[in-house]
Amino acid sequence: MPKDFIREIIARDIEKGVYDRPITTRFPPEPNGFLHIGHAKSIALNFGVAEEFNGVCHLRFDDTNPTTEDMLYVESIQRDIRWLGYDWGEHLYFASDYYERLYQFAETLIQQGLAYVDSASEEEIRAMRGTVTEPGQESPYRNRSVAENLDLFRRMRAGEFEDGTHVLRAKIDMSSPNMLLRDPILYRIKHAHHFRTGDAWCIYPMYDFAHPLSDGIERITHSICTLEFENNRAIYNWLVDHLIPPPQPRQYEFARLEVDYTITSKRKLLQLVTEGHVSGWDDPRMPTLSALRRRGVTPEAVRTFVTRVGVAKTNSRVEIELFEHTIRDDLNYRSPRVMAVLNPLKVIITNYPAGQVEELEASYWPRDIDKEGTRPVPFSREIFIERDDFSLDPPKGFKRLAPGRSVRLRHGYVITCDEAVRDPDTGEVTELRCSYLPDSLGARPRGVKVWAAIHWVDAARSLPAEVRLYDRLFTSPTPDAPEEGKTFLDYLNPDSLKVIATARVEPSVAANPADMRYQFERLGYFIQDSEDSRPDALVFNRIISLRDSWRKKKKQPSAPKQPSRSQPKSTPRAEEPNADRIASEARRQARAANPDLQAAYRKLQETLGLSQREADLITGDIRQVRFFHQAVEVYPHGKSLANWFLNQLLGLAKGRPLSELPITGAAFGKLVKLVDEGVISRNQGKKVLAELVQQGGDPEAIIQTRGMSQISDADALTAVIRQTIADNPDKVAAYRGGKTGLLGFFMGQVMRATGGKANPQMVKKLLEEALSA
RNA sequence: UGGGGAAUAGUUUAAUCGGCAGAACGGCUGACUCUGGAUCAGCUAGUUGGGGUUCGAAUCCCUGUUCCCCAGCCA
Repeated sequence: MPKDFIREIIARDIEKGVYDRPITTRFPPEPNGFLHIGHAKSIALNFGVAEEFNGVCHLRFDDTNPTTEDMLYVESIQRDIRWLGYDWGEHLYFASDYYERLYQFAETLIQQGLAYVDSASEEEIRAMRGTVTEPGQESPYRNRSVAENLDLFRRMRAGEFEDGTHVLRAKIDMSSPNMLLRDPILYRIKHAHHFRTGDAWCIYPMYDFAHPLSDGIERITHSICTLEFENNRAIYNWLVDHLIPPPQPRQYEFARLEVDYTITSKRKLLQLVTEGHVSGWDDPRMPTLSALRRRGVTPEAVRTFVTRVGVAKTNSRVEIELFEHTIRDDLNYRSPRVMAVLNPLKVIITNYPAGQVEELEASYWPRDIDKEGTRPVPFSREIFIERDDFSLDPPKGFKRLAPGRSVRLRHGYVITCDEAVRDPDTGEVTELRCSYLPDSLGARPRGVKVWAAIHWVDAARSLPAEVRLYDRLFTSPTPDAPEEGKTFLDYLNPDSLKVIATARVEPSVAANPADMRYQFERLGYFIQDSEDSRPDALVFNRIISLRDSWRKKKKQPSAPKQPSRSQPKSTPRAEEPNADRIASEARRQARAANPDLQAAYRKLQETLGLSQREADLITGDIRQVRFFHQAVEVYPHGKSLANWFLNQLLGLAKGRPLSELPITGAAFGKLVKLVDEGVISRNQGKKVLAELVQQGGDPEAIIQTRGMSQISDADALTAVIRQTIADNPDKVAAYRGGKTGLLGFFMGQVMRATGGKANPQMVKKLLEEALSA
């Protein structure tokens, strides 16, 4: 199981027994568009996590906006999820099913004085919301009585008001630095027809209201969404903590999947369709799941891809090569090989009897794939080969057919090119005259250099087919970040679709099911187009080409791809002190306002020998100073105390003020003293400190109950070191071979063996001696 | 500019207590080959900058920088 931060959180919650129910997740699409590859990641995460932890995953349609949603999308979304291989069982839900309960929640909020009806206009509300730097102002309607709010809200529901005349808002904080907490709108009036509830409602809940409460209704445990909802978590918790009994669902955010050379914006996808840049939502060049399905990509490949990408919180953009590799890897094992020629060049086998036809038995699978099965391939005097596989004047490195050269016809004979017939006017090669070696079938001919094996089809017996070659839809890896003055449409790849009308396919495919995926040898993976292919007019989609190191080599002179998207490594220094010096500035002001602090600031420097910086960091807060002074009384070594204080204690405190922690200044001073005296090692000291921060107490007592001490006896340490060296001969060899980074490994081993009691300075010295011996 | 997030090879991502920076994709060699595919072997390349603590820092402390999200009655 791939471990990511979400799964770690869930595992920890299970261990701690946080939830009284199985792990419950949900995939919550809004039914207003088609699912794309980015959704696949979310689906795989939510359904995958539920499966792994023996939980359940709900499918919930977040249909709270009647003007954009449609049943058509509900159906396509379900089809796509099923195609991916996931099943929500009986857990199919709609936010619209909860409208009545959500409404009751809203009334509860009103009754608790936590929500009010605002009758300001949209523009007024916007203006009063403030900006990111300025606080908002409270609406004049904010302090309406509960009774008035209830009455108004009920009349909103009853349809007494026009759109936009009233909204229901949560009463939170108009000056919150989080814009979303400035009295978020909970309900708006929309006299619109909903595709499921019809005209039953004319007020509709907002996402920020409906989502957390729907999660609560369904008893979701982990509500996983994408990064842009991080700010919404505050409202989520506010609502759930007020209205849902514990243990409440909690929201976690991960980075959405972005892929090079594609877009996933619903609006832009729609634009591609409506403006006819593609043939539809399922045009095989689209990133939608329906397009991927039509193109022939398997659901397994999609799942493998999205899992390999991983789950993290970094905004990222995956190279499309990883997806392509995953598709090939998946298809390689599952696709039988057949032959097809895209751009035919006729070859006459001059020494093969006219009218004779031979059925060659050809394996569907290459040697390295452990599968069996063959099909007959007809061979006669006239065949087609790929035009690219012949060169009149072969360039260096060309390994295929050329005048005078011999190649093997895959699964067939070795042929030699005797003559290239050319059009007298254009000079174009129109036909090849070759001779075959009758005893070369399944055998290596002697005395003939065979340059390669090439694919071919019988001229008369092969089937005509149309083949569609797809390439990336865009020429830029980031079409959604266009240069100044351009749009994503400017990056449309004019060659993203190439239709080859002249292709020929070996006849065996006619007998196979139409949805079978093949590898056309040396060309790529193909499948019949589910919309346009017919038995008498075959149409194949290229799912993905094969890797082609020959083509890559030909393009060699072009610079190796290196368009680094990361920022330049070294950025010009901005030495101006105008930068955010907030924290240090705040400390300075605190000292200016409080003479005690100012005195301490000087004293720490003058009598205890701290640097200005250290003194500054400690003296921003009077309680902190008191704590430090208590420590100094026990152990007047200021420098040591400051190091421990700043580098260890503040880390452990994780931003909490010291006065809220059970640790006392005296205990802290005592601990530092014990470490400095060598009674315990630094690492042990850190463990003790952690415990003090957690539970308080006396350092000496902790040391005693933990049985801590420090081993500084050279003989004892040498014995441990000798054992460690004996146990790790390979590491020792590597160390002596120059991998000196392994010293840390040995240190770790010795520390572990001694339960952390070894004196590290001594161990280091002894280890170095022992290892260099 | 307030708040909320994130920075590890070209890309995506690992790293138990502070103890070997590991993998995949890509790129480059080579081996093998009746697919210029696959496979195999090898190489390449990294902790956002600067300071500090420590025997030892991706990890702890300080201080910079860059990027993303938020001012819809969308989700």
